[in-house]
Amino acid sequence: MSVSKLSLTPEVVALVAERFKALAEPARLTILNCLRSGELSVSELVDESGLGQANVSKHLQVLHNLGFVRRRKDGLFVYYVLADKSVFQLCDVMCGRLEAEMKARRKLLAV
Amino acid sequence: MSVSKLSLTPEVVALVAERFKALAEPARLTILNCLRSGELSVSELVDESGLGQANVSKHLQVLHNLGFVRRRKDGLFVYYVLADKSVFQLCDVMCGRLEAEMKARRKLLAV
DNA sequence: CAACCATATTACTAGTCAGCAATCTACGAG
DNA sequence: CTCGTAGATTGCTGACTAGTAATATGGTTG
Repeated sequence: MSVSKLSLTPEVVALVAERFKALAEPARLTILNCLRSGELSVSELVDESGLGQANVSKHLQVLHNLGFVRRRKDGLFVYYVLADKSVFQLCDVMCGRLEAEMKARRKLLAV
Repeated sequence: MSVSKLSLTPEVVALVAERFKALAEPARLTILNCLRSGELSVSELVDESGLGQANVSKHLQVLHNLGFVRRRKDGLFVYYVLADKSVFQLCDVMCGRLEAEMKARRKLLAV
């Protein structure tokens, strides 16, 4: 729908690529998906994702630096939330591509 | 809008991540952007993008394997086109995130 | 046929990064 | 203050990959 007003200088391209890279990691996608239902602390994310603590913490820094999640500190705990729902727009489009691809592949095999 | 019907098994997550990874590269985003105006041969892409020939060829294989571009052979030349416009939906959403982020940063600096 | 051209592939190097273990920091409880 | 816990940070290693030069493939021309 809305075409961005940003001109695609190499710098902007690099920034966009950097953001796609954040989503190019199964571990980070898993974390974002865990957060889909709402706010979670780091240790809850460790439990739900099955990833190691240091690993989750590092991935969260990446997601936070790029604005995908927000942070809230409460005593010993740090809670993370999705910054907005555009992450799911992105994943939905990508999943749509995947489904179309698999459907096309099935059609080929059916011949 | 449309929520995918795919369940997010680790396998599906890996496939989605793999597709985001294809977009996580300035060179590939540049190539896709060159193709925005229409079909181009490899050597035209080399000229427009400023990348090396082997490099462009390799990136095109990646984009082709993941269904982002289609290929058409004509004599000595091979022409590539965007498979569909969902790439731009993805980039537009990402650029929207970027703009919002920069606007927020400007607001912070203005204080 | 041989020479030539566009594209693909291969082999290599340098840089990046996920995962993990160990450590550090900050906070709360007793 | 001391101990324990949650989370962040650091150092390391193994795996992956972008870029490039050299070469291979496949098609066209003379």
